[in-house]
Amino acid sequence: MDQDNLIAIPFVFEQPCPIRDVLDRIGDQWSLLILQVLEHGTMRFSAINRAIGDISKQMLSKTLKSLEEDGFIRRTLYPEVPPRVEYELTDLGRSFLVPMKELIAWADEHHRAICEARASYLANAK
Amino acid sequence: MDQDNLIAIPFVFEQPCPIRDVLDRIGDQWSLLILQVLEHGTMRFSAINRAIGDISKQMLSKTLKSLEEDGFIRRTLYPEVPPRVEYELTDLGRSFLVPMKELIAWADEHHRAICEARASYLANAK
DNA sequence: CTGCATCCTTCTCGATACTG
DNA sequence: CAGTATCGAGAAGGATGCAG
Repeated sequence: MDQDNLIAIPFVFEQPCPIRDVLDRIGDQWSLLILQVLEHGTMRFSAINRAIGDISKQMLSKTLKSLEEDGFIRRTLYPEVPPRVEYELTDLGRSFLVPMKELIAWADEHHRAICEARASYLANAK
Repeated sequence: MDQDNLIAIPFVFEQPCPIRDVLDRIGDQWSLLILQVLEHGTMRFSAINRAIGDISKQMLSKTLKSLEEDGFIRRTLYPEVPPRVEYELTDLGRSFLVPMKELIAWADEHHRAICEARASYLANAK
């Protein structure tokens, strides 16, 4: 009996897939890092830049825009000279960090196991 | 207090940040999808292929290899003719899906809010 | 100070064809 | 059936320079 053909995946094919939509956002290089930095409170563009350290202005700008577009952060422009722009988490952004922190905790807890699995895989590959 | 860990970003040159390490794996196009598919039970290569539908053999092969390397899934080759290969979740893979499901639930719950934020952002941009 | 435009390099991923 | 090899298009991301 070939059960293989009968497999059905419940929701992964619906359009648009919510989890893919979210993963595409925070799965990139910088989004999660920025959200974590902003958890400390409102910060200016260059403060975020310094906090992360090795992000380029371009990527920071682009990522902040994405996060703002998705409602994770709020951007406030103070029309001074020179201009001042502040970023802060929205309620949506903060609520996102709740399940995200569980994933981070899992990663911390199991990182060693993953590394060991990699090492053992490499050893067996020889 | 783990708050210090969140802002300490200059670990880029140290051993891989656990959460980045995990996100790099499941943040790709297919890994999470495959893990979810395998949650239904042990499956053969072509069964996974059919279940996902629009994945190429190459990417499926590559992603399965990555997941196996990281210890999320187990690969069993039955030396028959024609060959049969079965994939299944390991305990590590199953335990990963626990926090992941919370994130998925969050995504389902807030997807509408994100879409609305995007729409409103677009409207304001005009 | 903030942030966009341009250029350029690297990586990703799909299509196709081939092996055991 | 279960992969691997090769190619090419396109996206991601860094560096630099300019604008408001």
